[in-house]
Amino acid sequence: MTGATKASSYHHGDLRRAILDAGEAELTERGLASFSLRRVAARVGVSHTAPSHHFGDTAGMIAALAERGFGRLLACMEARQASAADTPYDRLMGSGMGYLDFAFANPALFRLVFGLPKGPSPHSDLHRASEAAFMHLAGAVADLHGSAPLAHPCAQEEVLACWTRVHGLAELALSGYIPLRADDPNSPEARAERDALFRRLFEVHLLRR
Amino acid sequence: MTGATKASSYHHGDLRRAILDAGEAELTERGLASFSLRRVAARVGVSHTAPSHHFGDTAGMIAALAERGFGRLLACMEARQASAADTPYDRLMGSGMGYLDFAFANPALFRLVFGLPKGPSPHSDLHRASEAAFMHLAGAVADLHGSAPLAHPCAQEEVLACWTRVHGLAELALSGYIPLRADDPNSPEARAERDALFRRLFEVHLLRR
DNA sequence: GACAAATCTTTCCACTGGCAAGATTGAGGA
DNA sequence: TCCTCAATCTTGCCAGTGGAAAGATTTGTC
Repeated sequence: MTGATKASSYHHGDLRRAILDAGEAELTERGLASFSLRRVAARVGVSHTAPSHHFGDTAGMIAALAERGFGRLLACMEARQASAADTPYDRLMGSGMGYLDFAFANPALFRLVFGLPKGPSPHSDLHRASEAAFMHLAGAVADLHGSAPLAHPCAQEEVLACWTRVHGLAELALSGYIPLRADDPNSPEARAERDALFRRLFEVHLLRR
Repeated sequence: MTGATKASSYHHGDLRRAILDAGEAELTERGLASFSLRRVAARVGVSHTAPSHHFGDTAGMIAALAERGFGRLLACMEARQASAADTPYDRLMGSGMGYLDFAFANPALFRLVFGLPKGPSPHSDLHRASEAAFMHLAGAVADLHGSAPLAHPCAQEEVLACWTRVHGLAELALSGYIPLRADDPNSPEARAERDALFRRLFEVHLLRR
């Protein structure tokens, strides 16, 4: 329980956050396919229509979870970048490895985040959250060139190249199409294994003949 | 109606195929999130429990759709490869562009196909269908080296590099995170646009500094 | 202290997937 | 030809799900 706890049944105090926590936990335990608003509500101990006041409908709650997910993704990238060797390239690799950390830490949330359409409205919270993650990558690429994010020519496409590579690896690995030996995907061994694979795949350069 | 049509309500004749067709159509029209077995059955004109005899439960039907999807994916890659310029590299690019064709032709089916875990059972139809698609890519990469598929050293990882790149591009583009101008994703303009982007992104090589 | 707004509950409804039991049809054998 | 049996499909039922509507409770504001 957080600070603003209430003993009474009405006016939970921080229901929005509690529901999102519960939703994330349900997502981890049961997956997106069998996601149920009622179970989330029951988990928190409120009626099954309580979430609707905060999120509108199910789609609204999913969007809120996605926004949170983007925040977690960004945090994972920043954390891993911070502990990387102090060269621009290693920091970029660090961001990519943080991306993978996020994907493997909560696969269902990862899929939910990128399963949602970005949407046309550029002012939504989801839009801003995704933009923040993109700008993190753009910054890492810009450091390679020693310029400001997206200032260098071709920078935009280089960012997209990085993003698509790490994203494709994450997706295919989560589905089981990438051979990884380690059992527990959150173990240090598993992390080291996929980090190394990411580094190698990232650099593969097939030449025209 | 196919050849084995029956007028009587019982013993449809080719119900399995009809249900899969209807399922695919429903997927295209309403998406995976609001996929309903009952609507699929109603679309074919049978009772809502008729599919269960052919697919077991919903998961079984989803798996059957995924298997079909892998077949379509392979067909798209082969079609595009066949019409590519006659060099190994262009044929490889052609396969990638066929991959994108499939993703944009039926996004929901694409997501369904790769949303399912590959699973441990190596004898399932789904497993074999995915393996066929993988081997197509492996063949295209092997042609670059002039060797048999996966015979060349590092070939496996080169195949994975190709796969993750095209897959990441497809996923992110479907979610709207890749800027593409064309409106109709199946128009020739849209295809040309993403083909060119794919070629460029595929070749990006960020150097260590 | 009264009133309005925000928050949560109760009740109801349409829809969904799966189970069990029954109806219909086609195939193979006497 | 008729009978039996397995395969195929239907009907009826049930628990679970999301959302709408209306009501109950609490908080904030004047």
